[in-house]
Amino acid sequence: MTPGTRKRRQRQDKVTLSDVAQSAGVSAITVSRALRDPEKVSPHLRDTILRVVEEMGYVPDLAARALASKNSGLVGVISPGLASHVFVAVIRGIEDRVRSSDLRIQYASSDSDREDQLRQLRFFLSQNPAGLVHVGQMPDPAIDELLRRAPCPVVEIMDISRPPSDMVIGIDHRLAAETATRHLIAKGYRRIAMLGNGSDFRARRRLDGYQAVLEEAGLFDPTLVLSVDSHSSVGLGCQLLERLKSEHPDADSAFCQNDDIALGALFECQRRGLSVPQEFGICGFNDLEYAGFAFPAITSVRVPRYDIGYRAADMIIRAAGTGMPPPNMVDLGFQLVERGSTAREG
Amino acid sequence: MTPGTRKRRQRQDKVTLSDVAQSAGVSAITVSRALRDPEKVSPHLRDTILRVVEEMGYVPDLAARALASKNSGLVGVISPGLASHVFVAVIRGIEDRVRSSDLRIQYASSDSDREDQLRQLRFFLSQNPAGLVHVGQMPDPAIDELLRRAPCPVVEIMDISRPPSDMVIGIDHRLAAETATRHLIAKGYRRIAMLGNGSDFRARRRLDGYQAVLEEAGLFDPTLVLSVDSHSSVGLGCQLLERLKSEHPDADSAFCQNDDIALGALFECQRRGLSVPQEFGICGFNDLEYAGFAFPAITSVRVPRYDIGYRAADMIIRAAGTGMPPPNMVDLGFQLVERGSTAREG
DNA sequence: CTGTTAGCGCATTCAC
DNA sequence: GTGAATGCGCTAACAG
Repeated sequence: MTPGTRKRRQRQDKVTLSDVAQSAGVSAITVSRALRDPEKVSPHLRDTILRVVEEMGYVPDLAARALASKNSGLVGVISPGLASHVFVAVIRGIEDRVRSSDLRIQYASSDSDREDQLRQLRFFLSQNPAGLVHVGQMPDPAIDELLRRAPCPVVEIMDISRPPSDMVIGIDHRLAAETATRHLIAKGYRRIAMLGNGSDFRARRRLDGYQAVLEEAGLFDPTLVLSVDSHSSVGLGCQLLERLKSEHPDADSAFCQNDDIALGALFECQRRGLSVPQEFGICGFNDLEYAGFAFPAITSVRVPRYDIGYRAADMIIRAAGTGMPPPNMVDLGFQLVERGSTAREG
Repeated sequence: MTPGTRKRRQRQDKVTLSDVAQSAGVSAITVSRALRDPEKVSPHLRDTILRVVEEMGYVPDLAARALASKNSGLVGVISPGLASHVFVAVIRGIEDRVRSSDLRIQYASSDSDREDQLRQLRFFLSQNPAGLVHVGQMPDPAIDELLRRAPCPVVEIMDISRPPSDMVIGIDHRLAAETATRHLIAKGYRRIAMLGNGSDFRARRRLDGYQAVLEEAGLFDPTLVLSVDSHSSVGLGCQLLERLKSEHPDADSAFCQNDDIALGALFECQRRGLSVPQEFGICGFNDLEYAGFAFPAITSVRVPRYDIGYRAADMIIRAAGTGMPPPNMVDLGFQLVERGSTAREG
């Protein structure tokens, strides 16, 4: 294909509803109905119309539709770092629930800074969305305000610690961290570090839970908390474990802010010939797919990510419908999955 | 917050441009200009207007704007399994390039089946998109047709083996696989398996490259190709390695369709006490972040995913602009990154 | 079951 | 630098 032959088509050739109507010998509204509500048009006409639509390559204009009907059918999902491993399952859940409805999901990836989140949020609000799913990063008054005033159902997902603008579904990250930390103590670990990136408030909640449990046990040592403000990654896990062992050779375990960090820590232990779980115990967070397949398999906290997505979409749909409104706060709970990386004889 | 106090706001309270105009004592069009083109409004008026906009909480209606201006400013990105590790960097690239423009990105996650892909595609086409980025799964005439007739620039990304409907950017997956396979041969491996999920055409192209090189070397054995039609995952990597070693104890290495599979294979080797790279060599694909941090680090083929995203967005922007149109095919090349998992003395 | 009328909220075009 | 008229493409509400 040479450049010369490439299309530079504009929309001058756009086929409209009236074009189709004219061509089919009916009125525009009938075509509109044949498309959206086929039952309401006589079979014969319907067939003719649909054939003409096909022939002319008619594509409905959603902007016009949204404007006329005040109903965009669009559900916006906004997440900082949309494409993270953690979010994969959430998206699958959302899509699965929405498939049987006539809603459409569109995702936007916000930066982690609040300006960008506000931008993305405003963009969706400008589209008369039928619903909004929001993953918060840091509590922010301006964002809260926008969510509260949104003229559509809004579900905030992942953590349930804050009262929602409208609805919220997720787990209690602090409680989850407490459980994980208790597990490490029960397994006989005493110098328990916290490794992770501390950029969002869920991480902060996990840190709180970790700290509370260790303080209660008289084991808390703030210098064992190694947190950086970068993206979480396996490389970061390696780096943090390295720093930990050089600063605190006696550290005997780590609660990692997520499984990436945990995996990195595991690799670094292997590199150093540190046996896991005997000499060093590792507990991750999220229970990503690979946690169960690592060697040794990584103990982690399973977060019902798929369900969070599925139910969030369900809440939007139910809130928009006329039936019983959904609850405005749902705690889906978590589950500590004990595996080899902490399977030390207490 | 009790259910009774929850908002069930509809858009009855929507503030329009004319509301703002009236309140500010100007005409609607002036408000419109103050918002989109502040330079064209006198400073004094502008300030007044922006203040009123703020006070009244005016939110522009993009549907109306798109309808009136025939310009939605929306770029759609459609990818099967949007939220895969592989796509993270692509998204970052796209976002980075687009940030300085007035375009907006929205992502849609298609199922792997073609019906769903067509649905998503049509949905975007219905929105008068300013551009479209498409990740193909399997070549499909209906999809090609839609892309070709799209009234906007379209960039197909990832693989460049097929002539694009409009533009394409990516790498040659077949060539990349050939390079990886040659590397394994050069390292002295002879019974080289192929492990992976073979669901999309890029995987197919990699398989072709693998096969061609091995045939040329007289080493090809079709029974060493273990491919399943499920999602790629670390668990799958474990499983495939297990099957491979039970069916072919003499297999001495594997070219994995991606790094997840490679990581799984590595874990499984560790579990079996099979030393990598001495007794078994592993080469992955994509060079995900963790590949370099595994123990041993995993040899992989680096795909310039960030650049693919960045340049794809750039091509959309340039194609829409009036300057020199972008090339319609860009090969960004790949790079074999040799690491420990194949570092055997030849 | 089908058509007519009107208008969604905004931007373009042309005046001033 | 500002405003008035007009219509984008479609659908709600009514009429027949």
